[in-house]
Amino acid sequence: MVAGIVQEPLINKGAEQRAPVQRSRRIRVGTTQLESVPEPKYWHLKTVLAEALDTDFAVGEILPNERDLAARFGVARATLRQALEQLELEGRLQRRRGVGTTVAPPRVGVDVTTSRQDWPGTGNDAWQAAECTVAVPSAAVARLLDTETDEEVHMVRRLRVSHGRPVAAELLHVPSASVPELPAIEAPSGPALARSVLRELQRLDLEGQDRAVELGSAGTVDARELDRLPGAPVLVVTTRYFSEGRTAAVSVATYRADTCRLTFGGDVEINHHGQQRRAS
Amino acid sequence: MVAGIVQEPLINKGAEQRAPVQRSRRIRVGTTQLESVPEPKYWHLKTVLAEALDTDFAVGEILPNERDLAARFGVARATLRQALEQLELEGRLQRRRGVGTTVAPPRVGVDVTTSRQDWPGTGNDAWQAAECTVAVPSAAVARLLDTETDEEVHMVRRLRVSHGRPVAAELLHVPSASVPELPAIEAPSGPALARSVLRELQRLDLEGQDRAVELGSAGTVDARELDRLPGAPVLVVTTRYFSEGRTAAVSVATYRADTCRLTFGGDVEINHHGQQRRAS
DNA sequence: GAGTGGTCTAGACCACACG
DNA sequence: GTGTGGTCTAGACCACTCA
Repeated sequence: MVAGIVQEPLINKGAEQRAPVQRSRRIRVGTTQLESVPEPKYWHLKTVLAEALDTDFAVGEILPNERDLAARFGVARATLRQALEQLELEGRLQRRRGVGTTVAPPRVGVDVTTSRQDWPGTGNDAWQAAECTVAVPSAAVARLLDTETDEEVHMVRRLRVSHGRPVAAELLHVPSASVPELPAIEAPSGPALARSVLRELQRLDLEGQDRAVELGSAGTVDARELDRLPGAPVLVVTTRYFSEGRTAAVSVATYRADTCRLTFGGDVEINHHGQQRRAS
Repeated sequence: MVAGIVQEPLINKGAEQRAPVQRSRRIRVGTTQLESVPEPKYWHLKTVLAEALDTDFAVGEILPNERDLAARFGVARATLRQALEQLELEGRLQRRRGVGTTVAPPRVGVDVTTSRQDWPGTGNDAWQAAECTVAVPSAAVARLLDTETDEEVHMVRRLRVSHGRPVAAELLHVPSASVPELPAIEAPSGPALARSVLRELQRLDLEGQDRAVELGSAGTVDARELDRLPGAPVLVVTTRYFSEGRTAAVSVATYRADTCRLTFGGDVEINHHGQQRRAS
């Protein structure tokens, strides 16, 4: 369909070959234009690489380095990188500085619904409380909480681990009004305090939840906890917990977009600790 | 906190100034390293620009062009573009070739739950059926549908519009087994056929749904329908519809990640045709 | 035609992991 | 130290929009 894609040598892991990518050029027929889209090189490259990944590579396998690949395809390294970035965004590649580029395993399905609507921290919900501080939330969160813009709230940091890898970092915002008994307790530090806040929260009647998902990029702290570079794409899940007619808590959880597929709904399709193997 | 950010001139929409960005350098104290992170220029730039957007620009306003901005901050255009890309990914900017870069309005909240669990195409669900073809689905979809890998299914293309803008493109996969009566009808073409398939589908008892969200990049056709360039980031919502103990249909909807915030749960926070204005 | 963002190049240096 | 991916530069040309 597209012009002349030289695809025969594919990648040829070892050999030094040259498989110049040709972008499809516009072809005008009379005055109407068909196939007028000059596909960018990096787009073609991405397609070619994606096919190669399907056919010639196993999960975990290391690709040739960027300089080699670029030379092999006859493009500048920046162009090749644009293709690799796309593939990484789609969860097909994993790149690590100082190490190399590997074929990523299929995305992990992580359930984002608490079986029955439930408070965070109830039972074994795969989250581990890590820290608790008191600070003024961002304007956006303050709006959701209906607190004053300079009012301090408890902030519980939690980490979600799946298959041994960190998949999400959460910041749970709890206004003091939601945990009135807490100050009475002599405040312990760090994780213990975090657990106290969660325990107090669970004493309230949970009347409902609210959830939103959007694309974001990891901040410096989230990135470190998720073992990614700052700016890495994340899926931001914002959950509001309602109790006694008001918003009792707001959770902002950032999931690694490259490795995660968020699942909703009763019977989940893969996982639930199921093996989910699909190695080639 | 960080080294010396020259932030005084901010952007100064008209004037020609130079505000070189300085990256924070590592500072070693004895042998332990504090502040060791040499923040990338583009990261700093992004932060500075984000603040400028908050304080000095209104929604819809046009930014200076990339060459000007790059010169003003004393960086190469590629570096500036890296910062802009991040901001666009976060939904704060909108860039259009041949036009310019504008400040994006806040993301639109689009509800991804059909109030009561319901078939697609029921009532006014903001989707407009556009097309219907018969083809072999991708391997991934075939696996979800439990069909043979070479079995053809009906593919209904629909477009979702919100606030006058296309926000999502859907491909609904319906195996023939789910619409047994359909062949009897003399097949009309395009939109009419699409509506027929939806109508037939709605005759089944819907037993449940299943939903997953992940990050993807727009293919050529989706990109065109969403008025974006190929490769644009999208939130892919995969929905399975269950009936009579099997998967009766699978919907793959791609939402513009830059302009959309997917909402779940009963009472939505913004929108529902509510104005949701926040122009400054 | 002028001006915009999008693509591409050929280099350079840096931070990091690992032997 | 060596090799990897990450950042950055200074240019060039292209595709698109709009007056």
